[in-house]
Amino acid sequence: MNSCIILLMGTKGEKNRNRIVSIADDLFYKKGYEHTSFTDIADASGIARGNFYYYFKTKDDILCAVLDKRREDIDSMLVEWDKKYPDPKARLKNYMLMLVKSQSNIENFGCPMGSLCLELNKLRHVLQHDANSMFEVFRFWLEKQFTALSHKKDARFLSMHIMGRCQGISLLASTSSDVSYLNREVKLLQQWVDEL
Amino acid sequence: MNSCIILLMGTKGEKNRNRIVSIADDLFYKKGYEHTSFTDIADASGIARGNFYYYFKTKDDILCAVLDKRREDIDSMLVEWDKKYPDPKARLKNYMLMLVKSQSNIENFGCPMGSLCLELNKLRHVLQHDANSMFEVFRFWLEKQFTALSHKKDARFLSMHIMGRCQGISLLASTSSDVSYLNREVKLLQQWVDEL
DNA sequence: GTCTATATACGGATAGAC
DNA sequence: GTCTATCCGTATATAGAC
Repeated sequence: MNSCIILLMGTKGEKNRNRIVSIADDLFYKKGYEHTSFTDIADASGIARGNFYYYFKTKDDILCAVLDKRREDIDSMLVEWDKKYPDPKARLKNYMLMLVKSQSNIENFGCPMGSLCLELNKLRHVLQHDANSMFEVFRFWLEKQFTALSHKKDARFLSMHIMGRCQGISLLASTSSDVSYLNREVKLLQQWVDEL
Repeated sequence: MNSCIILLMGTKGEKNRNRIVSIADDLFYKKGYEHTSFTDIADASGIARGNFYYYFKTKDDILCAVLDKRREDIDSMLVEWDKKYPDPKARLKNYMLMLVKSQSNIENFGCPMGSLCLELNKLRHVLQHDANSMFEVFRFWLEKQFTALSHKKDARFLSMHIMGRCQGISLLASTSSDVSYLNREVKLLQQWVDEL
């Protein structure tokens, strides 16, 4: 069933369903997918353990819903950005600014996207490619910006380069106690955009 | 007990102990720490499950031994490099070449160091800082090279920058199906070293 | 739709014979 | 040092009353 349809229904059941997905999303990020149990989600949401199976057949189904939600969230965020920043360079800089805005989460748990993908890839999880496709959503959008900046030929590599840089910053920030590192790297990246 | 002493003993027991650590090291990398069970290590090593507790009191003890081993392995690898490459730039380039040499593992499982640290950080594991200290081993060595290249003032940031770049490349390579990306990024990094 | 009780499997860990 | 049998906790998942 499509999530758009679900949102339109607005029944109490779907409100609970959305609540489970939101809480699971957060816990999968902060504790990891495997380490998050139904009990954890139940405790955090106030919904009884056994009740989950009314909404989801398996834990993987919850993950699937979380991944759908994440892709939708990214999509609507990018639409927002397009409205707010008409300039491609400003858009790119805003992409990097995410790191600064969510600095404390990143230092504690890494990047929500990168860390989940890495975990699912190691588990050889059925949904690993679903998770990896979150990166594609960003990549398509980034490619548009680079193309607008007359870098059409290199748009794909430049997009991956930026995403890679941000992933590296996230990971190193989460393993290091150096508080200045992340900000300094983001400044470097923004400068890189200016010089494009 | 110090691992050096253990190696000197050379009894059958210590041979088995080292075997457990090696197999666990590999499995922690490829499956993740939490997802690796005693049964997995038993199957891969041919040593009976219940036998592990003769060598290690807990699973965390195995992890501790794995982390010790990894730090020692890194250490001796860096000593090797210092012997083999007298030029600091050549050393730095060799650091990046690791990505190319272990490309297929990286594409499947990410960086052994980064992915384990990320997992343990999310678990809020007692040994998370032990794991993170693997990065320090590399950082100290990198700082020496940058200092030798007259970048003493920026040695720390440059070292973290390089490690971050490599982490980002590893992560993106593991989530993407783009085969050329990793090699292109490494070339870019090597060029960056040349221009230092 | 919600809740309790429970089935089933597997995880780490222990005891004790050999 | 090695192996088997087993404990105990917790995980996902199910059945069924309400």
